[in-house]
Amino acid sequence: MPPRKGLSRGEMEVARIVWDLRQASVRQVLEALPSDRDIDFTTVQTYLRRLEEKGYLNVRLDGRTRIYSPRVRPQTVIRESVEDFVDLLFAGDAMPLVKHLVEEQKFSPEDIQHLRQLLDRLEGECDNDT
Amino acid sequence: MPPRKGLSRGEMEVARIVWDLRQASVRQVLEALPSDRDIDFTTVQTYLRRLEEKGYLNVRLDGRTRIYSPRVRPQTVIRESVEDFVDLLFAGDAMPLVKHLVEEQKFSPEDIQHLRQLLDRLEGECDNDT
DNA sequence: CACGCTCAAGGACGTTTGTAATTGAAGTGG
DNA sequence: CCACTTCAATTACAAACGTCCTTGAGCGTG
Repeated sequence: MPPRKGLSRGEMEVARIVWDLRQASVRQVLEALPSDRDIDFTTVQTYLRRLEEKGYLNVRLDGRTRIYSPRVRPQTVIRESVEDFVDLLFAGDAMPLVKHLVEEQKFSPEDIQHLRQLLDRLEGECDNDT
Repeated sequence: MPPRKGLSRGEMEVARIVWDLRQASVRQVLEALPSDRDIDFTTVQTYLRRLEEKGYLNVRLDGRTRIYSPRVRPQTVIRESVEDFVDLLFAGDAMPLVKHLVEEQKFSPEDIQHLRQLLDRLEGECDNDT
């Protein structure tokens, strides 16, 4: 049912960089990767090519250089990935994941406050829904 | 740095069942799979074998049947998987994921209340920490 | 212009994953 | 006890992944 094939780990890694840069050549992506990420130019090339094949990126030519740009919004990819992940690990029920995150990750008091506000807002919307 | 190899999608699927059943033969896992999950007996067999090879499951013989049981606690695997996922999609920052989940998933008012209590509890612990 | 040098494109290769066909042992009815 | 069925173990294999090697085009310099 998902319209696109899923992204592998490496593909996601470079896709995130293209999202950040809004558009990028192979070399630009390579340079944007964390310096401790020791990876070959051609490996990045392959990821970009596959991302384009899978429909996640657009490509245009600038001289003899391919410039890649997003074709699917990150929001969409993130939504699909999260859904997938929740299905896989928690049988589709997101609550345990939220609880896990809130319990395990040490959020700052500011974050917690932020979350509380988010919950308030949500509850308000619920009222309006019904 | 992770002591174990990661689990693939299919492996996770059957691992979750073994966790539920606490111990299971190939056939028991097969039967515990959702009925719409059309998968061969031998495929399940392969997943279980690989899980054992990777150190996630123990195995003992009951007659000529292999009985698999957890070797690593689900809690541990879940923690590792979530961490992995957050790294991959959100550069290690869990907040965006929590926000995404709270915003996208339609939680019931009860769930929201529940979460609020969880936040309260956490804040209390923070105070004690410092 | 010829010789390297840089860099992009495409092909290549070993491993992992998803899935099943094949082989082989145990039980069962005539 | 032999043909048949049943079910588990092993082997197999194509697709996806992570990674890089190879080839070839453009460019600078003696």
